[in-house]
Formats: sequence, C-alpha cells, structure tokens
Amino acid sequence: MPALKTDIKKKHGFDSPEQEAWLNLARTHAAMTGPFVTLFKQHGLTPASYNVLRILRGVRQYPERGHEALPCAEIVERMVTRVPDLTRLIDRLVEKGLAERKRAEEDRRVVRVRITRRGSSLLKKLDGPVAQLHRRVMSGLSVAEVSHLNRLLEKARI
Amino acid sequence: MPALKTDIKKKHGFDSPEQEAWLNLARTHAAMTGPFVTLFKQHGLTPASYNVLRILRGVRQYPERGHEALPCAEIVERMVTRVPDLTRLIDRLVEKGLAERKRAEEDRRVVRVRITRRGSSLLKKLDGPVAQLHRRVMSGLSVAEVSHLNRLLEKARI
DNA sequence: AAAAAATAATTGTTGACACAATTAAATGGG
DNA sequence: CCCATTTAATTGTGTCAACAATTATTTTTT
Repeated sequence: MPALKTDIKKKHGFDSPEQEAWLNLARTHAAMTGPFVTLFKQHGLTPASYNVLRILRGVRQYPERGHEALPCAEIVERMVTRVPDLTRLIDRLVEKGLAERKRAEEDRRVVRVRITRRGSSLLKKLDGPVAQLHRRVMSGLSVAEVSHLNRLLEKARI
Repeated sequence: MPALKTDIKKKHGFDSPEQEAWLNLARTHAAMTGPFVTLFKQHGLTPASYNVLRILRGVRQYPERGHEALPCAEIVERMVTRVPDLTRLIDRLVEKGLAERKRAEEDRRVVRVRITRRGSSLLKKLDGPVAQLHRRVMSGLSVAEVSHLNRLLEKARI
C-alpha cells in the first residue's frame, strides 16, 4: 500500500502533522481491524463479543476473590473499547451458549457472567488464527519497531 | 492514563508483542476517536459523514477535470474507512441540505455528489474545533514523536 | 426506621452499519 | 446489432451500537 499522502489523493498536504498522525492512526486501525472482523464473523462473533469472551476466560483461569464469574460493570471496565450496551451483548453470548449469567447473592443488583465450556472451546479454536493474524498485521514492522510503536501509542494515550 | 498493562487489569502479560501492539492501537484509536465522535454528533454528523464532506470540499476547491462534483465510487475510494453503504450516507447529507446529487450526463449510471453552501459553512464552523482536537489528542507526543509515529504507522500498513 | 441518593443492570427506541440481491446503464464480443 | 458481461448505484434486510429512561437493590442521610 502506498503512503497516506498518495492514498487519499489529496492534492494539497495535511493541515498539520497531528492531523496526519490522526488520519494515519485511523487508516492503520481500519486496515488491521478488517481481517479480525472477518475471522470473528465466521464464528458468529464481533470484536466486542470476542473481547468479552477473552475477559471472561481470563477471569476463569485466574479467579478473583474466589469468583470465576465477573460482574457486568467489571467487564465494561476491562474492555478495549467502551460498550454502552453490555446487557444485550451478553444476551447474544448467552443465546449462543457461550456464556451464562447468575445473580450474585451478596448483592442482588449485580449479575455475574461466566464463560461456558462451549465458550472456552470456541476461544481455543480461535487462538491459533488470532495469534497468526496479530503477527500478520504487524508483519511490516521489525520487533524493535513494534516495541517502539507500543511506546509511542502508550505515551500518546494520555 | 496508566500504561496498557495495568489498564486492562490482566494479571499475566500479553501473548506477544504484536498482540500488545494491536491492543494498544485499538485502545489509542478508541480514546482518540471519542472526542471527535462527540464533536461531530453535536452537529448531526458521524465520523464517516464528516469524512465525506471533507472529501467533497476538497474536490470543490480543487475540481478534477472541470468537475466539482464527485462520483460515489470515487468518494468511497478516498474515505478513511471503508463504507459499504454510501448511498444512504449521502441520503442523510442530502436530507440535511449539506450535499446534493446530480446524475452525470456522460454516463447515466454515475451519480455525482457536490457539497452545498450549507455543507461548506458547517465544515468551516468545524475547522477550528477539529484542528484543536487534532492537537489535543496528540498532545502527549512531541513533534518528533508525532512524525516518528507517522512513519511507523505508514510502514505497518502494508 | 423511613426517605433520599446512589448503584447495577435492563429496556425502549432510534440510527447507523454490513451484506446480499437488484436495477439501470454502458461496454464488448460474436 | 444483439446478447452477455461489466460497472455504478440503489434497495432490502438483519444486526449492532448509542443514548435516555426505567427498574431493582443497596447505601446513606436525617
């Protein structure tokens, strides 16, 4: 793929380096997201629902305070992108048999969500392809450049 | 904001530096997109429809082959993120009086879209705030770091 | 202890996005 | 010149996301 300047066919340059960086980030993100969306969709998931399943698996492997099921509010906190409508996202996971709910006894307002065996095995099936994609979308960069990118992205996210 | 590792509260590290970079990119993109979404929404736009208006303004300022109205297909090509349903996106712009359509005489399959005066003045009103936001979301980085980030993002997008 | 405030999740509704199928017009080979 | 193919845009349909309002439960205040 050519550089951004030719990419968007703008005769005149960018308004500012910051704008260029912003557009670059958006384009790169879109380019890298695409393959993941496709992969997840083949298994009936969206990036967001995959993200939730990953969070739930993490909790089940390393239970917190003895719990292997997580309150909705804590799921939201850990998600990569903010989701204002977790309830129906969980609904869909439950319908597919990938997660289950149970109301917490200690506080009956909270609902704890846990990944099911079926959910775990779906994740397991995806682990290989996902790792492969992670490597593929970053294959344009060397190891040093990847870690450099990490540093810059973290620093940018103030 | 703390670094990603503490951010997502994962006890164990990342599967790979590539995965870390991918998550970092997604998080940073989400964090930077938020303010823009909010700003655009206040004026009845989405990032995608703003993007289209910007493209249309660019063409009107620097007309191509004498045309200041652009075929839908060319709009799609230039967009930051791929939009499979440009028709209805344009519908909404037309309903708001921000753009107008006309069928091309030389090829009656194509529909050319042009920004209206009202669309231009909306963009003009947004120019200041948008530039400000571009600077703000990148304010964590120095000028050198911004250009370095640009280099890495372009290189990554093979 | 009762009322008010706060918290957790759900629901209603609207709008936008994604994909497939379709229409309309132009092109190109027989 | 006509039919098949290609191209451009639109439409139909289902799913998902965003935001506000609501319910249920707990905590705080008086």
